[in-house]
Amino acid sequence: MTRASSSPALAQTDQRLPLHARVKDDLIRRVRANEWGSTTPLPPESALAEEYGISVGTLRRVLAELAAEGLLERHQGRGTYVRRATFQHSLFRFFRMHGGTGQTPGSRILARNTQDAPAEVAKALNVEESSPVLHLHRLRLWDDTPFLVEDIWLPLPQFQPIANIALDELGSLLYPEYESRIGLIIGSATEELSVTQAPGEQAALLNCQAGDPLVRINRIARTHTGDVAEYRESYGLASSFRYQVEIN
Amino acid sequence: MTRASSSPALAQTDQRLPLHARVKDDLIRRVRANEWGSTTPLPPESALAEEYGISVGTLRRVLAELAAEGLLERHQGRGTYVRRATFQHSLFRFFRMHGGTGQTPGSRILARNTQDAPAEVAKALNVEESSPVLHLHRLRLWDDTPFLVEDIWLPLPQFQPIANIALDELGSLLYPEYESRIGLIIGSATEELSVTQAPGEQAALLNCQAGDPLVRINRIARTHTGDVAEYRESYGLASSFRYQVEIN
DNA sequence: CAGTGGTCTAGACCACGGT
DNA sequence: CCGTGGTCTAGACCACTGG
Repeated sequence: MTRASSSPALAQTDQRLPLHARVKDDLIRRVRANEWGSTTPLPPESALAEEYGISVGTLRRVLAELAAEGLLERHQGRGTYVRRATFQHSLFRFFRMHGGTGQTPGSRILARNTQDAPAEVAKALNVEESSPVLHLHRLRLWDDTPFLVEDIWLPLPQFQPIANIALDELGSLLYPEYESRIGLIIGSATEELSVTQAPGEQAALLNCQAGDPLVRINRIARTHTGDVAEYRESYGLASSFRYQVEIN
Repeated sequence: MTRASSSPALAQTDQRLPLHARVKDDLIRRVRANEWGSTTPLPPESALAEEYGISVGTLRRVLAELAAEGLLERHQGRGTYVRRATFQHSLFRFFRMHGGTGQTPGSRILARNTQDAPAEVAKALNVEESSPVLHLHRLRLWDDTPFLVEDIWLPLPQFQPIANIALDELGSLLYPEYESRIGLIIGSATEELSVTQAPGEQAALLNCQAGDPLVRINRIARTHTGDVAEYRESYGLASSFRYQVEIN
């Protein structure tokens, strides 16, 4: 049996690429387009292979790669599922809290207002300068001790629901709120670390001297489709900063 | 043809593990044992598959995994090679030099002496406290401007050749020197970042004020077999520190 | 040109999860 | 028990490298 043309699903991919690469690109596209939620499994290998008109072995190779890259989760006997990002604890990769048996991370929103996006924020959010954005000023606590000051900017009107609800209804983690109230799922983020000196306001909040060194983390968070959804600047005490890297 | 027992090479591996895992473990062992240098290729797929008594497809899967993990390099038409770590530029991942078109990284050794290992160094190098170690004090330059102060400790007598040669014979990169003069190849490293304040000596060398914030990088470098070969503390100006992370 | 790794197929059998 | 993914095989053909 000769296969005159490839599967319709692959029509838009670069014909010069090997089959497995084209199938991989298309599967990534479909995952990003939310074709399968994180609770419904992808079709079984045999069905997907037939759909693409390729052998099961080739399809398996693609799924294995996507699982290795963290986009999918595979479970023998259960199926293949889209994996949701879980970087709730990313800040705790950077800051080591000393002691504290009752480890209770907390969050207190100090201010919430609407602003015209400053140049830096507009650039990060990829919106027009001076377009309206929602600004949150937040303190994060460890065992009731403040260890991080955050400024968060969100594009409007997309995030209007976050601007409207009562402050005490917002949980201590924001990303689940985005998901439940706006249906927006954060899929990836880029963080840039640098060292600055504490201005007076931050120093007061963090219980340190003005001019003490702080670690600044600038985070640009994106949806699965790559659209920027949030820009965040976090400041923490440099003295509690500790980060480990493996090099190979 | 029935295969009553597995290949002799796999005798020592856990029989309950799948074939591909056992072959992988054995290949890692052989690479670590330096069975192939970085210039001679591994045997071709067909030969290795026959040696292990497995099919080419299974062997290919193992080699692909090892290549993805960075242990091997594969080149169509040329062969499969052991990959040498190349983290010469790791420090430049952390520090962004401003300007400077004539980009000339340099190195000046300020001191070389033999010490009894201090507690911290002994612990990092995994040797007895107060056992003899070689200590190097070094300044690293960018466009003739110092940007990094380093203290390096090496276990003796293993590194005696580095202690004996003339200082001006040491190149600006140390790892190639270890390889050519001692036959020791650095395979991986762990780095830990933290922020400190500049003591007077470092401040003078880096052209800053005592008490200015510095980024400290503690590196423990290992051979392919996992033995600690070097402990290094590097200090750089926090103002030129910048590091980017992707989260998924 | 010979030899290498890269792609792709078609199938057998096993191990696990849930009904 | 059925359906899922996991393991493993045997082989055809292609694409690249080097002499």
